[in-house]
Amino acid sequence: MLTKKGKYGLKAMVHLAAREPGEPSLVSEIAEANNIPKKFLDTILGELRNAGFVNSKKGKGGGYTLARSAHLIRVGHIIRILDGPLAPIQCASKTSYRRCDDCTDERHCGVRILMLEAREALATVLDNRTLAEMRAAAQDDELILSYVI
Amino acid sequence: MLTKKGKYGLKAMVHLAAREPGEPSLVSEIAEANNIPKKFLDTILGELRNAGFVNSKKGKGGGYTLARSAHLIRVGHIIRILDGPLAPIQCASKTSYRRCDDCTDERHCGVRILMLEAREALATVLDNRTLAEMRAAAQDDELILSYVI
DNA sequence: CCCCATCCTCACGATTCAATAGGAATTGCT
DNA sequence: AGCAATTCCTATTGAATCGTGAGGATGGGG
Ligand code: FES
Ligand code: FES
Repeated sequence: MLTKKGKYGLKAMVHLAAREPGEPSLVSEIAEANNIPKKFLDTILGELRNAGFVNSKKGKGGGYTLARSAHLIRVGHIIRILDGPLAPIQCASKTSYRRCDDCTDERHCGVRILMLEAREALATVLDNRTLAEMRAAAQDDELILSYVI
Repeated sequence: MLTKKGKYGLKAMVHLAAREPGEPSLVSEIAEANNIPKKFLDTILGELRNAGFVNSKKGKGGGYTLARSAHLIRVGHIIRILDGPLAPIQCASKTSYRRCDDCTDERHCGVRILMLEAREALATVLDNRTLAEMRAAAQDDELILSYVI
C-alpha cells in the first residue's frame, strides 16, 4: 500500500518538478495546491531533504527545490524513502532483505518465489519511471487515453 | 504489503494443493507444518471458506480441502480476500475503486496514472499464476534458478 | 451420548499511520 | 540590530490495523 505519506510526497515532488529549476516553492503553497495538511507535508519534505531529493532554504524567499533534474529522479526511490521497501514481503526485498522466521526452506518457498516475481514487476514500473515522465503523463491527454484503454 | 494473514493463507493453500483431492487436512496439521499459530490459521481458513476457496468438514475425519482444482485458483484472488485490493492506492483499484478526496482532477493526477500502471503490473503477475503453478515452482529446483538469475 | 474438529465472537497489546502542537533556528530585508 | 518569514526539530495524540489468544458454541461420526 502506498500510504498518504508516500502519496503526498509524490504529489509534492511533481509540484516541484513543474517549477523552473531554482524557483523555490513554499510548503504552504504546495500544501494548498494539493490539499495536503501543511504540518504533515512539513515533515514529509524534511525526510525528502534528508534523503537528498530536495534542497531547502530558510527564511524570507526560502522554500524547497529539487536537488536534481526531474529526469534523474526515479519514482521508486522516492517511495522507498517514504513508505519503505517495494517488495510485498521482506524475504523478497533486494534493498532490505530479512529472513522469514516461519519458513524453513526459503529456496523452496512458493510464497517467496511468487513475491520475488511481484517485486520484480513492481520495480520494473517504478524504478524506470522518472519524476519528469510522471509529470508529463499527468499533463498529456493522449498519453492518458493509452493507459486507460 | 502482504500481511502475515495473506502469507499464512497462501502457505495453507499450497499445503492443501499438495494433498490428494478429497483428503482433508486438519488445521493443527497445517499449522504445525508451516509454523503458523493454530488459532490464527483457524480464522484465516474461515475467511477462505466464506469466500468459497475451501470446503470444510467438522468432527472426526474432518478438516479442510480445496473447493476447486488448484489449476483453477488464482493467487491474486486469494490475496484480495485476505489482504484487500492489489492496487497500491484506492483510486487505482478496479475491484474496489474509491475516489481520492485530495485530488481535484483525477484524470490528470500523475500519482494515479503511475499507480494504475503499478497495479496492472502486479495484477498481471498475481492473476495469471495459479495455485498449482505456485506449488510447482516451489518444488522444482530448475525453475527456481531461472527466477534467481 | 461422547469425542473431535470446525466455527464464532470477543478482546488484548503492539505497532503503524495520520495529523497536530509548539517552538527553535536560520535567513533576508530594512 | 530588529523584525518577519520560513524551514527545522521533537514529541504527542488519536485512530486504525495487525497479530494473536481465550472460551465456548456447533455439528458430525461412531
Ligand atoms: S521465505 Fe518468506 S514467505 Fe517463505
Ligand atoms: S486521484 Fe488518487 S492520487 Fe490523485
